[in-house]
Amino acid sequence: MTDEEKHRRIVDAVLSLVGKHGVQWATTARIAATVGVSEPTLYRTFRNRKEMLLAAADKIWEQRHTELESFESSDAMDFLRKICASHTTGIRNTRVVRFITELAVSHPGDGLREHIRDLQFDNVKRLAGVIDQGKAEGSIRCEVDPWEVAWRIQTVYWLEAMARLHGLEEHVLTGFSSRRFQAILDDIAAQPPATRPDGGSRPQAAEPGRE
Amino acid sequence: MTDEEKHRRIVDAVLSLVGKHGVQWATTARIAATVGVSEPTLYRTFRNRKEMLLAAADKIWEQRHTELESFESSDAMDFLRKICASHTTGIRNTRVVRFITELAVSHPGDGLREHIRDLQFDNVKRLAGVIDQGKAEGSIRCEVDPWEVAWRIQTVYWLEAMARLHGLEEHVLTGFSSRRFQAILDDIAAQPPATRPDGGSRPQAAEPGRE
Amino acid sequence: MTDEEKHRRIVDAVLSLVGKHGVQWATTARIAATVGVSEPTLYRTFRNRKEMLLAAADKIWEQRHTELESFESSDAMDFLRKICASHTTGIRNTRVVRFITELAVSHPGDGLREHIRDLQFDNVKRLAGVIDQGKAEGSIRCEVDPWEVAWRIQTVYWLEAMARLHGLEEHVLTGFSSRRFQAILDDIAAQPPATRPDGGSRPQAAEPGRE
Amino acid sequence: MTDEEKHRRIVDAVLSLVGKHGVQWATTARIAATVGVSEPTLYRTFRNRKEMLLAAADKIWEQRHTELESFESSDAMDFLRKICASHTTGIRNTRVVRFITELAVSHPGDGLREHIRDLQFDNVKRLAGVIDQGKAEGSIRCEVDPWEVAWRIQTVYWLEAMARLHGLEEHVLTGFSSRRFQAILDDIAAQPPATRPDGGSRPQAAEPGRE
DNA sequence: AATGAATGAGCCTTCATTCAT
DNA sequence: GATGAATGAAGGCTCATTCAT
Repeated sequence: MTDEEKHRRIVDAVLSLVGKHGVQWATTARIAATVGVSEPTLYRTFRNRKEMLLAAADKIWEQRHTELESFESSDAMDFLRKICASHTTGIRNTRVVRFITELAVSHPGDGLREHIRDLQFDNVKRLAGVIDQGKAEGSIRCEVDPWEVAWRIQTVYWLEAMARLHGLEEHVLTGFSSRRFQAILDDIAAQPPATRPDGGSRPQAAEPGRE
Repeated sequence: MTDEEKHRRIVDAVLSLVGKHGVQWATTARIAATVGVSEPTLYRTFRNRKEMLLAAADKIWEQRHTELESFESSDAMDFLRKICASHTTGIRNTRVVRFITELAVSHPGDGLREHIRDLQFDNVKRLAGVIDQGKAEGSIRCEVDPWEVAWRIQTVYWLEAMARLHGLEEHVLTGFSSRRFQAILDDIAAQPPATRPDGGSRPQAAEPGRE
Repeated sequence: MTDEEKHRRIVDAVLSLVGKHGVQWATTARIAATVGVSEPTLYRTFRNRKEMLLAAADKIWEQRHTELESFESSDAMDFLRKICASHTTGIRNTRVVRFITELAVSHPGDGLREHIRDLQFDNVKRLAGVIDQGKAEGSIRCEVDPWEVAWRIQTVYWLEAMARLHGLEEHVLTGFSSRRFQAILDDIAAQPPATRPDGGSRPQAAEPGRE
Repeated sequence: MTDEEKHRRIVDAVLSLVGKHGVQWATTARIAATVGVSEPTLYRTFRNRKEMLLAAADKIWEQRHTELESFESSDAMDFLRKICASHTTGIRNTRVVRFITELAVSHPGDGLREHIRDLQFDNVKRLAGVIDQGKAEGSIRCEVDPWEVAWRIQTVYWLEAMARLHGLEEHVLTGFSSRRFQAILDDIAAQPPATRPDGGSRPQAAEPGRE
């Protein structure tokens, strides 16, 4: 078994355990048991538990990037629409959210928190770049502030994260978060829909978040 | 010392410790030391550590309710504006956010997670009630969906929570979250600002989140 | 059982274990087993293993001081003679030597080494004080350098320590170390023995160190 | 690569590691890494870690012998003077001392301790032989007891060992140990210095060990 | 002959919880 | 009613050694 394979199996074990019961649940003993090796064996691939957690964090982040980069789009606006279309399924399980959040919650100073923050910020930066590109292309309105919009998109991700985390999926993820995303797209699109005198979520309000 | 008093002192100790270094930091030994009693004494008031954490979560929530109820407002819209004005300072420290989030993250099945979820949902429900009331009063546009808006407001809270949690305050909390809140108010107010043909955050974009 | 009693029993266990197989042998598990308690119980009396080792070091040092202070002597020279008379039995077992030495050997930076060094230096300082006093009293020759002699005495202790440590007792401790001590006394005594044209160990050479 | 070569490289690695941070630092993993082979390979040359340590101890001892034998001397007294002249720089670093001492301290019954003892005793025996030879040559006084003096010399080595080990170099090694060695030479030389009515270290006392 | 891979045993330490007093 | 005392279980991690290849 190659080194990468070992790396992968450990990271998967970590993600599986964290997904089940949180970061605290991912003890070295359990990781080893999940992988099917003894504890010391883990330390042949990773220097310590923190490295395993960081590697797991990186993995889910990479998966996200891979997914985004798989979108073939004609222009930036099209790209964002595809993100919108996929995003609800993007954070498919609670695993990712809890993982990111727990790491962020972990005692500051361990470096874990800072690592996660950087990943998040990079994501927003990338989104801002896409929007800038859209403005250059003309698919996005020129007076739009790229960072403002990028953070709005990030906010939708966080919204979904928190909803899943708290077990509020049925209230938030069945339509609401998609409508939020759509509202952002409407705000920035170069050709706004003809008949939308006021923005917001009203047009979809026929399907309320609850009841 | 009455039972309530004991309860209160333990809960305060928990909140203080969690505020310092997270839920993990609030060990029974430290709680006891903070209160100034022996560890076994804690178990006279609470069945186990989980109960102490739950009680602390409840206390935080009650404080929030008390704060909201202290706002004297002429109508629902006014009430929401006051929330808006206060909210940035409301979650002034990371304590509340981290506490709620860490609890949500903890082992599901313990009941902690479900408890937190119920608290969050109650909050949204209450907001929806306020909006309904605003519609009845005429301060809020009649076609607004109360639940949709309530969730939007909750989203701003989560936005702030995540920002603080991840250490992204400078990017998110310096203007951005306020603008998000204001956009909601603009969307639902019965007397929309005269010149706003399209919604969203664009008018404030002169003060970008970054740069 | 009082706190002091617990302290004492743990320290005794440490000394016993170190005496048997060295500092490395004195693991927390074995200390606990020797005392007859569980491992965590040790941590109610000491903060960590290092503290236990330090306490043990202090104890043997105190025992030494107590022994020395028990000597009732007419003057400084008499005091030194009593030390000489008792010193062979003073370091009665290998325990003390090995303990001191192993601690000194332990990785520097732990503080253990420095602690031991200070104890050793204090001992020499005390001896130098005694010699100074002897000079004032007139029982010790006035041109003697107190520190030089103090270190010579300390050297005899170290000699015995090393002999025991290396299992060379039969060669060193049966007469040799006593003669060394006596030579020091002869060198510093105010009334040198009448017929000793040259110092050193020669007069006792009839009883060789070996054979 | 020949077997001897492998042996040598492993021993060198052990000595290097022990010199850095003590015997404990010389783990099999680190030895292998230092040599540049895998851990199991070590076990082709040595049965276990203990054997490696023993071999390293032997090497140190041989180096010392080689050094001593390199002294070209006209007679035994001259030889001892050269030892005296070189000894302060001889044990220049703590490596040898700590190594020997740590081994002596290690679990008795493993054979390590006995091995070290034999090495030490051989050293004294050799010194006694030198003195015997000196007596035959006439460079050393005939009434001198060879073993007594040999142990005195060994004592100076131990003195230096302990001083370095405890971090007391400044007090002991700056003059004091040299004066001790010189005193021995004075005591045994066939032509004692004209004006020395009483032996000992007094004449040098003008340069005290401290102050 | 060399090693990649693996691990049993052990290390020091922490924590929530119990129980006799 | 309060607590001093104690601990089982578990935590992350290291090490000397073995074995199939």
